[in-house]
Amino acid sequence: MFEQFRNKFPLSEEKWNEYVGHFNRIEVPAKTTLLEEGEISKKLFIIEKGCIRVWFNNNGKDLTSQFFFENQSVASIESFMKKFPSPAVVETIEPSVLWWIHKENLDIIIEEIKEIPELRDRLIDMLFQRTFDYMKHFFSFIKDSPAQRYLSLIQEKPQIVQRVPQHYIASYLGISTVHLSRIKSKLLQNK
Amino acid sequence: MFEQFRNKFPLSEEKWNEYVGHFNRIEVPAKTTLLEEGEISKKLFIIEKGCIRVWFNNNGKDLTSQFFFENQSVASIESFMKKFPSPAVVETIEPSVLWWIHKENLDIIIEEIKEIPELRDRLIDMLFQRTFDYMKHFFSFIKDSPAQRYLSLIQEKPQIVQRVPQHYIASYLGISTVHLSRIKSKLLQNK
DNA sequence: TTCATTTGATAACAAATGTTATCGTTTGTC
DNA sequence: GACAAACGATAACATTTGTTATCAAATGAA
Repeated sequence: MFEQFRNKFPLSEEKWNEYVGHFNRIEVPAKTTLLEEGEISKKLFIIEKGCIRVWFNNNGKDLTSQFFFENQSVASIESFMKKFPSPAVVETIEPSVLWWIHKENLDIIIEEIKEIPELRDRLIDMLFQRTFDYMKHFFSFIKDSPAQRYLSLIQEKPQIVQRVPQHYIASYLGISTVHLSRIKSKLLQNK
Repeated sequence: MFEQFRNKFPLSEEKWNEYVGHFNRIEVPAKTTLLEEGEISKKLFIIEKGCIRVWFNNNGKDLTSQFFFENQSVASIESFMKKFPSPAVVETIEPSVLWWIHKENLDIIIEEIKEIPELRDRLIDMLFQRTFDYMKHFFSFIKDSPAQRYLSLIQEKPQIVQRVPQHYIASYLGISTVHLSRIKSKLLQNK
């Protein structure tokens, strides 16, 4: 699982092995809750196989914030970073193989990494990138119609459309399942 | 202008003066364009007095992204960081007094600051905070009605409601000016 | 296989929001 | 002060989107 990342980190063999040694492998069925609403997030997950959804309970209604697939890392980021009770639920969509690391161990790794200029700058770039991604997603909500957002999703994140049940996609796009159905049928007509 | 920030930065008197010396003061009338669409952002502004709006031209329609007031720093962040042509326009709303610094000078300052652990961590925290703010703004678009978003705006950013013309607020909330008018009149009725 | 559950499509109707047009008020400029 | 431009409210109508209900197809568990 971790070999593919090995050459991306200028670390000694010992450090690398120490860091990797903090990860634990688990296999879980579909619809497994990895983090409950109100819980304080203490684990960061990396997906070896499968698919995870992060969502919010908004007055009983599903509000999907993000989907994650193979090789991505997942946490309820605000809860994980600041030890808040998580407003988000993290759960698997498909049966999944995951690796997790405890926050305490990751914090130590991050502190150490910050002293390596190359990795420190990478961390900062990552944070910038994340902000840009959010900005982009955010603006598509203001400027694009739901139909346009759905088309962008097909273009830019085909994995989501292919692997995720449609009602989760509707909740991700911020529209009702009925409306998403209408959009799809209209797209078919215009072909 | 800068004295108020002096004690927040553990810098020698020389460094401090060197950094502050890179800033230039200007006074501009209302509706001055500070950065045009398509231009590459090379200046970061700090507002001494006045109010700035960052907006996008979406097929001829105003899409306001953010408002800035006294003591805040402003740039078309993605253009400034990555030297892209800016999709955003930066312009004053009120007559303003501004300080600007050239990107080349700021880059040097940031590189130097990264070597000071305290300031480096502050930079990283800032980036996290910015991401959280975007997440929050983003979710309010999915989960709240325009009326609720307007009420939150009054609560959380009263400055905007007080100082900014209403059609810019509508464009910031992602609704038509007519709809914002309706929301306001409905709120008055229910009092 | 069989049955229950999940998923997705569709119709009918209701509510929210946008568009266009008009008018009065405020603001800024000369 | 006088005029033009900007701003904001409102009405009438069109469009988009949500809600509820129903049904069919796909999926999963026994």
